[in-house]
Amino acid sequence: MRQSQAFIPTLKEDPADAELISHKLMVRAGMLRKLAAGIYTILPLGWRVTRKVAQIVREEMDRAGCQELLLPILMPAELWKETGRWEKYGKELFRQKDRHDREYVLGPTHEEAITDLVRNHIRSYRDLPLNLYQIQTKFRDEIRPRFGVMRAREFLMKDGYSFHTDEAQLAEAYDRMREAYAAVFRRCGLEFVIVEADSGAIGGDVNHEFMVTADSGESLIFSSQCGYAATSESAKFKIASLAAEPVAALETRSTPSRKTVEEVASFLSVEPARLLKSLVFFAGDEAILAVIPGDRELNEAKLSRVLGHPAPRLATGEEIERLTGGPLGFTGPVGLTGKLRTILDVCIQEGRNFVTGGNARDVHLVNVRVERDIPAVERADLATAREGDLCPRCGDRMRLGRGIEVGHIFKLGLKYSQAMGARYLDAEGTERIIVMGTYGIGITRTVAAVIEQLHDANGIVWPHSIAPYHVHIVPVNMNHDPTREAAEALYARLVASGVEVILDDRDERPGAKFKDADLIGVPLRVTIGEKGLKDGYSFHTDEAQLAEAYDRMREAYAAVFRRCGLEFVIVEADSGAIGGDVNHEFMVTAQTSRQDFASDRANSCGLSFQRICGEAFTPPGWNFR
RNA sequence: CGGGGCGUGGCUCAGCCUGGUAGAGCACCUGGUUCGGGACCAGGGGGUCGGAGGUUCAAAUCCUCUCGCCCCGACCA
Repeated sequence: MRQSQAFIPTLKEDPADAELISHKLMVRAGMLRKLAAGIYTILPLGWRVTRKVAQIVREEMDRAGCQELLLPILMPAELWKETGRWEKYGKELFRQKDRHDREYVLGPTHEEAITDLVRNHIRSYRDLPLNLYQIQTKFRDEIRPRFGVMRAREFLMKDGYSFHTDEAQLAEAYDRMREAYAAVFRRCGLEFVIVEADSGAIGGDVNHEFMVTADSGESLIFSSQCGYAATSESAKFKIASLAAEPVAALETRSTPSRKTVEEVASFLSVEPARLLKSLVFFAGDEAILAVIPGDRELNEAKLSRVLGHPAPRLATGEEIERLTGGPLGFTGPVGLTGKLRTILDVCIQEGRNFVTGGNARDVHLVNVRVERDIPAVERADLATAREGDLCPRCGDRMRLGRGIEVGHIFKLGLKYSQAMGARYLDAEGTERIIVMGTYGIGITRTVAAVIEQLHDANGIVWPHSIAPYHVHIVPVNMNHDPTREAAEALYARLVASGVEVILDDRDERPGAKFKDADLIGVPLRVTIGEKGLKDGYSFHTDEAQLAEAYDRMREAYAAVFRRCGLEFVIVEADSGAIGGDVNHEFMVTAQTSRQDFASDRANSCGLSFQRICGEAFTPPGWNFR
């Protein structure tokens, strides 16, 4: 590509409406423009990257035995009414009517469409398993679209659905998908964790999210050394068990107008953890008393799961008074267990003396013993984990971090197949319901996540795998004939070799070109200028000359990576698509599993590389992977 | 939906409080000089200030409504 003819509108300044680094850089690098809130045009440069991510997804899916298809974006409402999601999905669902006033939805996800297809064509266990996927634009009318393409209303997504005879078959596909997903994100150069997640309204129990670690992420993630990782909505935790305390008699205390945990704790001179926080919820018509330690937050996602209700709501002051006999702020489980379904958080220990509300105005109880005063109470995990809590598996301290959700895999079970009547006949001739799984990757979001992780002060730093171009030729001055000729010759050579190359043939000042190149972030930059040419490096007409230059470049490159503080080895490599015989790769020795990425990273030391190139012109035939 | 903020040329923003009929930088066009980190000189084109209504002799500026956008919250596959 010749930059003089390319549509890459770069911007010198940050767009006013962007907050996230990835959003700013995508707009500034000429990849993205906004059309309306949460609706974006992906420009040529952005589309090249997006397509590469999609292609990686495609390759990994196909390798895992999946088949790509194209589903309609528009779906009749009837299908959604069958599964109940027409009502349940809420306002996020884009609804639409045609000229005959028939109702349609713009697909936010495609379980209905695919299940309809499968129920019409799959009859036998011999047809299973089946794993289909689509890469398409999806629509979700987000209440608050934000962060550019990170949380858009219209976005590109890969959605996959698998169909099985039984749970065992599903489990096999699920594990394979998990591996395939890990491969996709690894190839994109991302650092990520796989976390246990809340299944939300989709239902089903087993599910995992793929989280790209980034401070700008919207999700909170707990993780521990043993590999346990979970979102804040589902993270389990242990706390150190405390020594039993001597039994003391239950007493009432007057706590005038002390309602909050802080007020009561300081009034009675005890730690907030000494208190039990009692919250009254309604799940439909059923009232529930949820009791958690005073120093913790209730996790509504956990409560929702325990109750099997999508959205429990907090009771009002009047309701609390009617149910407990005491005003808001003085509620406690003692004496209520028979009257009100009471659930005690699992981390509340027996053998300790707690403070609770007394279910009467200005009264709290002290020396409350779980085993004596709240006997035989229902127990469940209700409290939200926090930093420093102990891992439920290995008992080590958990770390708290942030992540961007780029993928989510679910074992769906029978939810959709049952509702829509997707059945098959087993070997005995018995009709059974198809077992399903679903697997999604936010393609456009993944692009943003990569930028979020891989950028520097001057712009994007693409990993080789999804870079819009692999080589950026920057002639310093197009009006200097030798420079122009050298650049053109190298360009022609690389194009002929099938290298994805962009040539900055614009009649711009060098500074402007460098800034744009920094922004766009092509992994390899070849700067061609008068200085370099004068130093005697040029195109090599014979092997001897080339060999000499090659060795010098090898040294120069080694110097670059040394100066970057990287440990690396130089290995003989396959010449691949570029052709030629002799070539070497510089591999950074990485201790993690991110080997592929590490080499890309080394690959991407564009700034230092460029300085070297100012003094030594890159010989053609040279190959960097 | 609640709270806050913003809409002025392609971009970033000033002007608004204290009404007097629109400005800067960048970008763009022409000519020239320049050319290894967002050049310089000269000349030039482009906006009626998101929209509607109102107050006023006069509105970008004040008032009302409305639309759009951003942030925080609530919500959420």
